[in-house]
Amino acid sequence: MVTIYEVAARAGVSPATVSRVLNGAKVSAESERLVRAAAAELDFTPNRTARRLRGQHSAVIGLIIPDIENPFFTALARGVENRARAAGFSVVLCNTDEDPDREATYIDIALAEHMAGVILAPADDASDVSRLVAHRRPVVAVDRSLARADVDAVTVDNRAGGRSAAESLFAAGFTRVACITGPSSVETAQLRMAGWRQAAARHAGEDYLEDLLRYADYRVDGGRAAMAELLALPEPPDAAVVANNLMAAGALDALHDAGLAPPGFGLAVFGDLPFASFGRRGIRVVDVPARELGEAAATLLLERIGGDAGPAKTVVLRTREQR
Amino acid sequence: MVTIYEVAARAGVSPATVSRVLNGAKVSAESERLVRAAAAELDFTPNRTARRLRGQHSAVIGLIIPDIENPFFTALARGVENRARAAGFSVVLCNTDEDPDREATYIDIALAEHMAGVILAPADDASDVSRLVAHRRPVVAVDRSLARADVDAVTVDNRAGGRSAAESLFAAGFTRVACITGPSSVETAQLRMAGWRQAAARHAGEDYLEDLLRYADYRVDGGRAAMAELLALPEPPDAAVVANNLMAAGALDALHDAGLAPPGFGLAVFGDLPFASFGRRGIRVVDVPARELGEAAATLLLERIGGDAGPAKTVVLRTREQR
DNA sequence: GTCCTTGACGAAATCGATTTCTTGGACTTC
DNA sequence: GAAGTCCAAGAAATCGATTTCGTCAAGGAC
Repeated sequence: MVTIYEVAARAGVSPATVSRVLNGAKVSAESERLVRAAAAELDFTPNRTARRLRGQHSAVIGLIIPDIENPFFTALARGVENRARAAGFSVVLCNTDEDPDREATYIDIALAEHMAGVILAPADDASDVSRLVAHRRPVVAVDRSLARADVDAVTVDNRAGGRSAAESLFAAGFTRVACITGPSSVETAQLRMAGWRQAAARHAGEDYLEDLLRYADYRVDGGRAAMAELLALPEPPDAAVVANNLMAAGALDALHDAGLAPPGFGLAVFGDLPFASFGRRGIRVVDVPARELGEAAATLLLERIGGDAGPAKTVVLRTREQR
Repeated sequence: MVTIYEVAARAGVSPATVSRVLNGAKVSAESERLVRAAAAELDFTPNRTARRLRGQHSAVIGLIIPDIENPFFTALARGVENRARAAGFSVVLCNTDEDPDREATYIDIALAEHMAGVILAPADDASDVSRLVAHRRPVVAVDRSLARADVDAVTVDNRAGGRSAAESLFAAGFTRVACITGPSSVETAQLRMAGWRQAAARHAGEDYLEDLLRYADYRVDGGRAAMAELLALPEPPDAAVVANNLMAAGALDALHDAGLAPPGFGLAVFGDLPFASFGRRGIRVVDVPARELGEAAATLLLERIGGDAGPAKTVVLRTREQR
């Protein structure tokens, strides 16, 4: 690697002057010319490691997500990256596989790498960001919020989304609207279910609620199994709210096996089914604005990195129902 | 941040001794005890930036991909990450959006960040890795190979995959098998098409080939448009080989609009349609082993990082046809 | 002509961990 | 008891960029 000293030697100036040229401080036109020529000839790229060590700041933000193969999180990552890039930051994407240990490891790495900040889609409510907070490293929780109150968060209005999904199915004439939600330990799963419960209680009374509620795991197989169970009931549902995209893919599978499909069987889903546009007809999609979520989180984080020390905020984005 | 000096002061030893304890060099049991106690009390984490500057090595590998929202690349990323993690490396994921400028920027960053190596899924054949090679930084091309011969690559046997996809459609009794492939500037698109062409020429003669071949852009809309065009022909195809998953989603859409669907219309696709299991019935999938591709690339890269200086190799994985 | 300001720029300190060199004490060996 | 060996551990150099501080010269004011 070419260093600043070699450039300085070649240009016949001191390393300090080279640094000044690189960072836009005042130098004579002649020095600048010499330095730029030398740098170009030697193909010099400043060593970011040295720069970071000296400057204590890193221009890297960490994005920790539970599942890189879930399109929701990749869309979110896209949003974060767009904003970060525009501000001159790079993004390090870390995939935890919903494993709290891996999450903890990545948080430690973020700390030790002196990343400028971290955006975390928590694996579960108990995610421990105390070390980041203790070291004053900016953190933003996204999608799910954290138990502690002193951390910024960006979420969507899951309860309202769940409610409107269920409402629209009732409005379309369905009478037994089931719910397949995520793990009970996960906030979004609880809230989406709560929205459904509210609408269902209003339209159909409290009595059938427990029968038609299933907790699954936010994955394809879980959705398939839950739907199969529901269809095997003595009084099966005629519609369902499904709390994420992966489970919906599984649920559609199970419906298909039973000779059913939307729009005959009502289906409302949280989040888009990206590569299934052909099979999506007749499905009501609650649009979770993943990319916007990422953008909002990045914006918030960049403000904090910029020095904003105001009290923690939570930004809640609205869901929107498509078709 | 707590530094090694503070730990040393607290333990009553020199920083050198603290470093020795951390890195497993010889120290007396007593010193070790003191240092560990001090480090624990102060919640000390060694500064990776300083460590990297001194050691010149980074334990970070860069993974540059053209589209983070394509499940093929996320699966590949998963494979890379698994291997890298097992070897103690972290992975920085960079998304270029198929833009050669962004790719070049990320390559520069990889260089300046002193990453241990780079795995690149090239945006196109002209991707310029010369700076990496010039600086002896290990590079592995994945999915698509590069024009230059001195860079390791991991690819799949695209031609064989294309051929067997087409063969299996002919074997199933289809007679007019079309092909929707990617941009003509992209190697994989050319090879997959070439495989189809070979099979088609054998089964149906050369004459209809040009009619039934469409170049698109490897994206959903391109696939939809290409299929719509094919269906509007005076003599439309009764089956098609589609060169990637995204275009297949679009093609299925177009088929649906025309009242067609597999298995009545034969469809063979390169790569899985991850969230469309329900709609995938009757489709022949050429399984592109994305995760294995990532694992192989990471393995190769780690060998190079480990010092393997043998001549460049290309690893070709076989595709497999599912159902 | 002298004093003061201004500005460019070099020397050297700095960031935090690693590593080489050196030192000094304990232990052998004859 | 003197000389030699071994080893733990401290002092200081090192990685490469940034930044403070100080110097020197040119230009302006009176």
